[in-house]
Amino acid sequence: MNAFDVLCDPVRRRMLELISQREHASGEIVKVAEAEFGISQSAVSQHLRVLRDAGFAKVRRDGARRCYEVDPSGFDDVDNWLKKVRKFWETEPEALAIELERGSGSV
Amino acid sequence: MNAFDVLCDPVRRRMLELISQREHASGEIVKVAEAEFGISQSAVSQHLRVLRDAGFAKVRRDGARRCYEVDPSGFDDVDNWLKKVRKFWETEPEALAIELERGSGSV
DNA sequence: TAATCATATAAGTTTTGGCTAATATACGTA
DNA sequence: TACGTATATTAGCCAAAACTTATATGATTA
Repeated sequence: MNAFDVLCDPVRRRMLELISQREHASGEIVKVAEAEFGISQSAVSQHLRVLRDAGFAKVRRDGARRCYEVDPSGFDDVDNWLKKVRKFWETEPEALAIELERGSGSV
Repeated sequence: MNAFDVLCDPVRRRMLELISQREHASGEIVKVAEAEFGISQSAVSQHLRVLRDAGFAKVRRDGARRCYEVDPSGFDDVDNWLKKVRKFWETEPEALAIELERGSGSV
């Protein structure tokens, strides 16, 4: 699943909000997701796996618990894409010409 | 459909890449999408509608043609959300404390 | 006006992703 | 070791969204 697909889901975005503030144990996230979205522990665990696999979250074992924190690297693809499409409308014409000259243009 | 859902789809992202460079007529986009994704004119038109409805694209009539260009406002929600989650891990602790003090924190 | 081109819309089908329920795994404790 | 707690995985179901085919709308041209 690519970076954009990951961010599509409102539950996953909420989870990222949580773990971006501080480390959260899986169980803590389950409580929030259950309260706010009415979904099960299983659903949360599956979402956490998606976040891990796509490089948006790192896990640390703490006994029986798993503590999640944000892994910024997951955002790289999103950042790069946004930067790419923005280059063409948010850059001064001359600067854009130079960018393209240097071969960093996407077309 | 919210901003993240819009960017989920690879066809729509490709379309945004195209119209971010310069205005494109619907027909031009159809040709690219057909070549790169093997989808029909109808599918493209439906994607264009999504982009319009979500504020990612503006249309201009040119006779029988419709010319599309990027509408940056569609990106606002994405930008704001990214900024929000980033605040917590990319800000100096003191600066973050001040931010929260000012009531701009998300929790 | 008829025919054609460019694009949009509608209806119906297929695919994908997210969910639940059930089960497995791993740790902690009596 | 046995049991309870915390989390992950599997299988199968369902809904949303993306697609195709067919059709409608509007502009251009003969």
